[in-house]
Amino acid sequence: MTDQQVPSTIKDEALIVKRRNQMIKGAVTLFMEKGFHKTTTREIAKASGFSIGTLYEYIRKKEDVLFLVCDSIYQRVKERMEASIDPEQTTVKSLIQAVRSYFQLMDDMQDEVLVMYQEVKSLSREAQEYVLQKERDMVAMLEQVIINSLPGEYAEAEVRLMANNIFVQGQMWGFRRWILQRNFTIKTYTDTQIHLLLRGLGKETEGIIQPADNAGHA
Amino acid sequence: MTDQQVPSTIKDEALIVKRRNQMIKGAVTLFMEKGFHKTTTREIAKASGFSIGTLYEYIRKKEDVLFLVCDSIYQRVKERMEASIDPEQTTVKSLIQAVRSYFQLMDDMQDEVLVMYQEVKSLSREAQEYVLQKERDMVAMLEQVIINSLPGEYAEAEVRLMANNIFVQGQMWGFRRWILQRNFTIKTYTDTQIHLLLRGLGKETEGIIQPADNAGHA
DNA sequence: CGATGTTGAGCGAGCGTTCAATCGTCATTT
DNA sequence: AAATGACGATTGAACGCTCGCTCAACATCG
Repeated sequence: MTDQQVPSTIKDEALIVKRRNQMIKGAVTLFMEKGFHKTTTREIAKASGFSIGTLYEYIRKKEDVLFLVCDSIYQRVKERMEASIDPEQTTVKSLIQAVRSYFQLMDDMQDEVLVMYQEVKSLSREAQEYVLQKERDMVAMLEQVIINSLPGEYAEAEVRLMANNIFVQGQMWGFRRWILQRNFTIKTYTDTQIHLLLRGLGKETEGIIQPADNAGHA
Repeated sequence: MTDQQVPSTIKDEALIVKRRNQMIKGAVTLFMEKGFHKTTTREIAKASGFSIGTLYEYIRKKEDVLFLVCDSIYQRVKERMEASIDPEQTTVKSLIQAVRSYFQLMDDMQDEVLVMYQEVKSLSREAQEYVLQKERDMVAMLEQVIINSLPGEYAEAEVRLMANNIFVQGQMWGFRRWILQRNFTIKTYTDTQIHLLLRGLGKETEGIIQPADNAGHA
């Protein structure tokens, strides 16, 4: 699919895909080093292996590059998640496995995820909405795994929050690397998070915890 | 304290403080609306109530404004945390209370925290280091509360991770508001998080969970 | 009238974007 | 086989504008 979101003057569809992949690859590195705003269109062109003029045959505005980058990253993350997680499994073990492979994924792609995280806000409102939908889908996947693994044990709101927690804890491994990766490897991080997830504090909960079976609107 | 980090040509110390507070107040709003990079120095000056020339009597570079803003926000958050949390308490109840007041704080200051979070990366390496130290301090506070509330029950690594989780869950309320605040109020969010924190999944943990008493380097 | 603080027009660099010129390829004509 | 021309793709010099930053002139006050 040649992102309809970003039209091009070029006719050759295969070429568009090829050139855009060059762009994305070059741009990610640059965005990682200096951020979107401090990166020049000329730099992007050079890193992509063609000239500034050519760049503008494949995009309209600089922001289009950012969109292509974010979209591509989200897409890859989503695909790898779909490939490694089977939401039809129904054991706690499979939940654990899902968390493990998700965390591993976030470790593999931490640079990309970090870039995405820091720059999506520079996208236009619509582009953000478009890209964020993929995020919702991923959280929903985690939700589904939880529901299937622990049927009937948790309120809807709890499950939703758990899914969000896991999702963010994965990203956190990347965007708080400066502190976490001094204390953990991805393996020990994963193990410890799973440990906390399963055990909780498990004591003296009487009277302190509210029912928490709420799902109302704000 | 007149941030030594950002020198000024003005002699009157009290005036510096006053003008900088004007700057910070105006800038936060602008950064929130359009982000640091898309905000003009002229806009900052106008929002602060003085001219572009005056602005540059109180800072050297545009980035100084960002530093002042981030520093001020971190400072306020840290102060409010110190005021509302007593790390000497030794009950689970006091841990809960600490989480409650921290989450409430993050709700009160979500706009500021969001700005900070999205823009710190635009600071210079040193400025980031300086500001991040405050973050470390805050996480350490949470760590201390946990240690005192649950003495001897958790490995060092677990406590550290728990503190980081709570810290991030607080921020998450702000930076994932577009999804969380459709499903929760700050009250239900807090209750549910505490619920999950205390209970865990609490079942079938045998053979799945590793010891997780690790604290090695990456 | 010095000293301190304020002003905003103006400078100049840098950047996003354009487009006339050029290249490469291949079907058509001679 | 060579010449022609049409078409799609590529190039980078050039344009115009924005924006960070300066500074000579001015205001205020003791």
